Amino acid sequence: MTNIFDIARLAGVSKTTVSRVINNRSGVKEETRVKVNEAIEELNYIPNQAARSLVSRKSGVIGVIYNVFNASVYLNLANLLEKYAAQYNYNVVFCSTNDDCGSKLRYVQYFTSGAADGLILFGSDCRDAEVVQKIRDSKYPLVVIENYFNDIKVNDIIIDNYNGAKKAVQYLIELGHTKIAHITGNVSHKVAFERLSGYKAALRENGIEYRDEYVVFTDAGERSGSEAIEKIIFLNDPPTAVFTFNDMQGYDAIQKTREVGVHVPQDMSIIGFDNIYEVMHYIPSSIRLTSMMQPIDKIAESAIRLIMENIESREAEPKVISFDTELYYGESCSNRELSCED
Amino acid sequence: MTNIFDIARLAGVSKTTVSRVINNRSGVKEETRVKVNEAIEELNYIPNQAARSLVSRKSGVIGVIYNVFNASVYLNLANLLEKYAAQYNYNVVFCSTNDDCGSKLRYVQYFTSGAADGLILFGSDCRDAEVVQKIRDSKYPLVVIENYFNDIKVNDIIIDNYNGAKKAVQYLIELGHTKIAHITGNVSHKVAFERLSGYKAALRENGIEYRDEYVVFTDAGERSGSEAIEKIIFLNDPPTAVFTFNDMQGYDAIQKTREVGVHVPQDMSIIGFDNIYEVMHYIPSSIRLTSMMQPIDKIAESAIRLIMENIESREAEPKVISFDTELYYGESCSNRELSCED
DNA sequence: CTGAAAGCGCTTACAG
DNA sequence: CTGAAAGCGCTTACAG
Repeated sequence: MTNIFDIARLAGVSKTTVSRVINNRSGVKEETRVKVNEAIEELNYIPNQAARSLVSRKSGVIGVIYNVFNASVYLNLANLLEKYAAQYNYNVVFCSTNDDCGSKLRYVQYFTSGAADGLILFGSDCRDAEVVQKIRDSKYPLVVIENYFNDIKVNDIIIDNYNGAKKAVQYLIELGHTKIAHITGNVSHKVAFERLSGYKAALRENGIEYRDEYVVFTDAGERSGSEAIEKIIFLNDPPTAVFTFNDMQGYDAIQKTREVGVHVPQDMSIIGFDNIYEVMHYIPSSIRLTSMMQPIDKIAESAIRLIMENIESREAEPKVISFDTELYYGESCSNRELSCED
Repeated sequence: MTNIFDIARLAGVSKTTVSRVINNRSGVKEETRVKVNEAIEELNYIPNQAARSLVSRKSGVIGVIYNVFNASVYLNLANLLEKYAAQYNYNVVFCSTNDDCGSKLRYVQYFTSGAADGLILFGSDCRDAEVVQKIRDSKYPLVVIENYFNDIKVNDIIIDNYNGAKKAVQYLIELGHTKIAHITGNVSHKVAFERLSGYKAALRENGIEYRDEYVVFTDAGERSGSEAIEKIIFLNDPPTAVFTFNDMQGYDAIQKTREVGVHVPQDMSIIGFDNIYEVMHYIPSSIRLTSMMQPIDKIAESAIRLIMENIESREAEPKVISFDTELYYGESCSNRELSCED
């Protein structure tokens, strides 16, 4: 490997001067700069990253740890994080822990020990509390997106799942529905729990009774939407509307209704959460799901801004930034009066 | 930041001994080892990554550069790469260039200059030829998946797109179809070009005339499947079967046929490429697309194996590993005799 | 405008 | 079994 000394020798200057050129410092004679750059070009020299980080205590990298890469709206987030970080001349590297805690610890150590200047945790797990607490204690710059801990003070970007869910159900009620089901996510996670809570609150505030048989608990896994909706459709007194934990379940459910001859939205209104339609690369259904939309772009922008602030000053107080979701009007919900004739 | 010297002092030993303990070297008295570990625990010490890489010339990281993260079968690849690398005690970090060449160069420099011991390029672009050539010249360990260059000798993992496409069309022919259309990808990319070539070859070998109006050129972008199939459906003499560049187009096309009242597979058989069904987190269509399946698991396994070999010995000759695709029987193709009555 | 020297936090022969 | 010393490839005061 050619190093800074080789360049210095070839250009007939000192290492110091080469360093100055590399880092675009002012105060180098134009002539010298040219000579150095020629040498760099000729030897195909790239400064050693490890050495630079060691001395400058900066890596120019933001690390992002995903619990698992999955094909949802959050993939788009990755591209956006990259985009915003580039504006600060920062690289972003991602890794997936494949849902393995040991793997997560390995990556956290890797990043915090100098490979990155800051860390964004995405999709944290209740099992991560200890790790998060440790990073926090060390004052290492950290931003958590969709935090699952209430009790740890960290930079946190969240969306208002509770009110989002409430708005979704409220919308169904305004359409005249009173028999409204909910297909949950994994309620041991905060996100799913809050969406369930929002669902309950909307019913309560509108004087609608909560019915156990209208709430199907799932882990939000594959096919959970279709499996859950089957249980609901064949109830003696089936609901006329369903609020699903997320869009994947929503589309999955629509698919299943089609198979069993139930028409959306005429027979059954369905509303989802996340609004993944835009990020799909093909039409996921002929019916576009009505859904609560997350402001992914803003989330990415503020995650990067927060982490940069925290890199600038490690003493900055942790901030919690909450975003509202917005109702996206798709084609999967209809007015109950118009559609049902009982 | 606490460093190795702090630990040495607290444990009452030398830095050398601490280093030995950190790296699990033999020849340290058990008693000493315990003392050192206690000190490490107490001070919450994590060895500085940059310093370690600098001296050991190893980072323990494999870098993966994606052109862009998108929600296809290749996302799954990311998780699998992580899994296989973990078996070698290697971390994998991913980054996306958002289709920006400048960004790609930045990441290549970052990784090759010490941040990673090897690089996997995924979704390389014809514009990348120069970069790839440069990495290759420097003997830096490199594996390219789905290479777009014929003329550069690098470690390359490819799937046999030509024969895969041929098999797909052959299958349609065996079903009795003779009017077979093709919706292409971006044929300036090798992948799409080869699938088109395979399509042509299958027709030729079966004495079926190539018809210009049956081939719709697209860039494989969003909605390209539905847009293309519309052009085909309304031809005076429409085809009875379509081979699409990829599954997203295939599903997109199915969706469109439904909207215009054409039934798949009765009126129109559709076969795709990639078989993304398994990686979708919801049912993408009530009709499961027949498709050419890529052996993603094997691709990931051999990408990691190749890069590790190359890290061990930089002088290893570049290898090209080609995988065959396999026909997955879905529900979107039918026998022409049974379905059409003209 | 330029260079000699110190130091970042480790690991690795080498010596004992 | 343990430690002193050199060195990895840079950057950063400091001096001129």
